[in-house]
Amino acid sequence: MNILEKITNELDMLSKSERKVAEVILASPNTVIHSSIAALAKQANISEPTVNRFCRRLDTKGYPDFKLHLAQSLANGTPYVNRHVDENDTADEYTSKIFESTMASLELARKSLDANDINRSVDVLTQANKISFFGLGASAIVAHDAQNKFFRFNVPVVYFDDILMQRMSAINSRQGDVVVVISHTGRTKSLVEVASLAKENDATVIGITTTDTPLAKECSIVLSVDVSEDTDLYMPMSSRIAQLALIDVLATGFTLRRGSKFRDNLKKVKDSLRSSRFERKD
Amino acid sequence: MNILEKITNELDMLSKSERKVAEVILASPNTVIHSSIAALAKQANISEPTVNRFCRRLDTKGYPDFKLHLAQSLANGTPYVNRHVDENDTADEYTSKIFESTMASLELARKSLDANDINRSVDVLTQANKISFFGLGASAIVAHDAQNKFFRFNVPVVYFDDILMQRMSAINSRQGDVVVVISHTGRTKSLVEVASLAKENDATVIGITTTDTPLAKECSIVLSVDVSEDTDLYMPMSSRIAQLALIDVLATGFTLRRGSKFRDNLKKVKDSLRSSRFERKD
DNA sequence: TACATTATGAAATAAAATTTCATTTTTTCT
DNA sequence: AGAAAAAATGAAATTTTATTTCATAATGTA
Repeated sequence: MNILEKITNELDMLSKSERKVAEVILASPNTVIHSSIAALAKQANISEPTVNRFCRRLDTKGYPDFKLHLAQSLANGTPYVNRHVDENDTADEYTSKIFESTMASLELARKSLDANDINRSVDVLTQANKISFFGLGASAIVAHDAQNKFFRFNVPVVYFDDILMQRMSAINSRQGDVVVVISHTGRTKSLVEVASLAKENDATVIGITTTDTPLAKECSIVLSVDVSEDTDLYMPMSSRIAQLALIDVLATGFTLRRGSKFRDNLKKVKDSLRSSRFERKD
Repeated sequence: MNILEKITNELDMLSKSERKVAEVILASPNTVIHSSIAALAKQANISEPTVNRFCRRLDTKGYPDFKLHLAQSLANGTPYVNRHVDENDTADEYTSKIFESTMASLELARKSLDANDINRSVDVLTQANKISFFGLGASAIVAHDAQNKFFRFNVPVVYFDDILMQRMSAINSRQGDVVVVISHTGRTKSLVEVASLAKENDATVIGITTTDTPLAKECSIVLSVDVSEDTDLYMPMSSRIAQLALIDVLATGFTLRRGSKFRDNLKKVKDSLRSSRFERKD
């Protein structure tokens, strides 16, 4: 439980003066943990009891207890937050911002995922006769990557990033087939149709998408990957990375389910690549 | 610097009474952070000033400051680290492990990147006549994604995940062309050769790879993405995600360099997709 | 043993946090 | 709009907590 997030979340439950306190804290939490209640009150231009009430409202026992929570939140590394790239950022600045935003998104995505749904997905994937991954645009590369991974498991797997091929494949699907449809927005018409077609043909449809979208409604299992996509630069960024991490999770679940003997098989696949590489000297 | 470790280290520099305090703290640090100096003194059967002196000896400003440090040390129990998936992990466990490992890798990768090299890369990319992205296996999807992004910039861009096409393309490259070669290991023979061919033909070769690899040696600019790939399951995981984040960085640098007018153009590309989507109701 | 050094705690002081309560501001209801 | 109720706020008092001071005790040293 990160108290900084909590402050952000409850910002509009707070009174005007309490909000002033919140703002001062959010602006420089690292200063606050070394300030007395009097110093903080002065900084925020409000009285000491207000600070105290603010702390209580956040379910802490008082100001010292609040500082403890704050210190702990800060200790957990820099809390990754979605920081927006600015026109005048140096290379170093925008690099840091993008990496941090990406990490923040992964954290968010992880929270939106439900272990039960993952379990069910792994279930149906391990029992599938055939697995298809569909995506368009940025999600196409996620489908591509999924094929790459599941291919190693020696199961029939295909991926399509072409609307027509997806449609045809969906129409030809049958019971026992698993169709994984990937879309961040969950609103791409043709993909929603493909999901619906596959379902009509009795395939199990797993959706990797945002909660409560038209696509989600068509799926047998929804793996919710909720990230706040930074659309400042009009390019999908964090969404596809969170989706890829989820593919890793599914692939891992798959191998764990199949047992250790199966993992020896994976090693063989990997070893077969060795001759195409330059040897390591160390 | 973890204060619990520090206490352990300095245990024999302490006086008899101070050591009593240390022992109480080490025994149940989680209780101590919620105790007053009086409570702790009583617990250790010594006086309050002794506790205070103990705190100062550990280079803290006093008891409250000491508690702050202690709280932070306790919170730091879960920084993002590469945790290995275990045979008996539940879905929830391996999901968390994979997401956390991914975040840890991103942190590592970010550290290995050099802002200067990124700047130079953005320089040559913005001035390129033609940009090619080459990758194989897991890195192929990174090249694929890069094409997806740079395509929006309305510059000639191609991607190949096929050895022969890569070779042909490299041989036909010329001055002013930029070839981006992506490989985590940096040891894939055919890719190293492609890099070398492109360089011989006066193209600028940017390598997205690990420091000090055969591939790195053939490149005009090396963007080091050092991650400790978890090879337990014999599948590339974090490496490709770190590479994708780097692609985001390059694409962002590109748009920033091109200025605000150019960004309007990106918005148009995005808007053109609208009709293919279901409308949002909210 | 006598002296110096260090360690310790009782009591005094200082600092910090909390509570109480009167005043102000905002909301709700005619 | 205006009165009544409710909520928010801060000044001052109180309480709690931490620190300093200083006298005494313990420990080491010649």
